[in-house]
Amino acid sequence: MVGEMSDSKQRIIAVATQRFATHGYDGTSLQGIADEVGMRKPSLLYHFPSKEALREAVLSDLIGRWETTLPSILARAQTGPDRFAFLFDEVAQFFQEDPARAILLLREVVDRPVETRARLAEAIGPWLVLLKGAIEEGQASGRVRDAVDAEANLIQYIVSVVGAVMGAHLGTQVFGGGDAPAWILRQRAEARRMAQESLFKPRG
Amino acid sequence: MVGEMSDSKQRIIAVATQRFATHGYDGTSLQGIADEVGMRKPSLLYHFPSKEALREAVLSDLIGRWETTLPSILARAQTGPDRFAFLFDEVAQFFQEDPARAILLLREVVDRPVETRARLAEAIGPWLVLLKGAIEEGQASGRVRDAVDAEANLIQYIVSVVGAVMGAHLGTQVFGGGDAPAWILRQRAEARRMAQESLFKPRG
DNA sequence: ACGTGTAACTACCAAATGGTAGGTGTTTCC
DNA sequence: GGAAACACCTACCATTTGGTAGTTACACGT
Repeated sequence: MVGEMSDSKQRIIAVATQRFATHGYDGTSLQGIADEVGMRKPSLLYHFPSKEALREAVLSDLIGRWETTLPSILARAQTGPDRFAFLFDEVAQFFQEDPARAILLLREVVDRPVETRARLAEAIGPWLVLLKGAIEEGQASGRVRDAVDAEANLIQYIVSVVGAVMGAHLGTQVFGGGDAPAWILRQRAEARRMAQESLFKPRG
Repeated sequence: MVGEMSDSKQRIIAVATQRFATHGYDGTSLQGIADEVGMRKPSLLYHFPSKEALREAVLSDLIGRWETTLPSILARAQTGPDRFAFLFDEVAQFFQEDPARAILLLREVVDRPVETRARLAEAIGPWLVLLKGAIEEGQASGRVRDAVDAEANLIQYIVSVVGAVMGAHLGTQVFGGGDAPAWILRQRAEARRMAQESLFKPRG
């Protein structure tokens, strides 16, 4: 996915990722992408035989990046204190360092629910099952609240993290006080606090 | 908004709302809407002079419904126990009774961030400011945790409620066990639990 | 009986879109 | 040196799109 790829192919994917994120698949024209990359439309179609193929490539690229990032996060989260906060922040960081990732993902889910869910399930399913086990383990050992619905809880994290990017935009408008990046940080911090406080039993 | 409107106009808006939600603005053709309504394209353009005008009407209709629903919710939430849970559920209910509302809103925010945020701020801003006051009051009286970032917290609710619809879809795929509507309920319940537990101090 | 406004229609159009056919220059390998 | 293979190009095409022009059918108040 991230491996061997011609320079042109990579630049096309980079441009397409941004444009798909900001204008959506249907709202993006191959002409526009080609222009920004600096080539003619047919040249673009030489690299990706159809628009649909390009969408595929863009999504693959995103999922590929995720799948290389995740193991590293998980490995580093194995040890040390504050493992929960670390995990939460690292995952949030992935989307924060390029907000287009969150928006693109969101768009894919609403545009093609069935197809995308299947792919997403494949990419994040194992990770979620793992974490589900960790939560249930925590419940058994008494550190985690019994009322926690592990599965729904995990899905809610994803919603929080992805939604924080959009929520931040909303915050700037409604409340003012700071630009979007600053708000993303606040959103993230509050989301993490909410997750943490609602997951663990109060320390006695 | 919800007021006087010819039958045709209302049917067009209803159809357009669903199609904009499922396929997005750019992915929806006037032809398709006209077909489903049962009229020719130019007849549709007689009622709404342009596609952009139709989008406006659809969004106005949605916001209008929200603005008639909200006061009723707020009035009923003034009294009684479990005011927090009531408020949360009622707002969630608004989106749950027609999931297209949540998706449409989401799409508008990502498609036209600047324009939509301004409108949204107008529609929900006063409500958020009100609730912000309630949270800060709770902090002053010691019922609400001091660590709560009132503003970010409120935005996070919106993200949770709107995102629950999508999260539910994700849940069915990753974990199975129940259809989408059932999952929406679980998502909602867990989101509410998380919100509640992270907002209030533990009762001593 | 007659004009007026409404709500629909047929016929049409310019522009843009995704995609194809086929040619051109350059690099690479035998 | 010649032939692939590659990466790009020009020219073109069918289809779809949002939108316009002008017409018809009908209800209604005078």
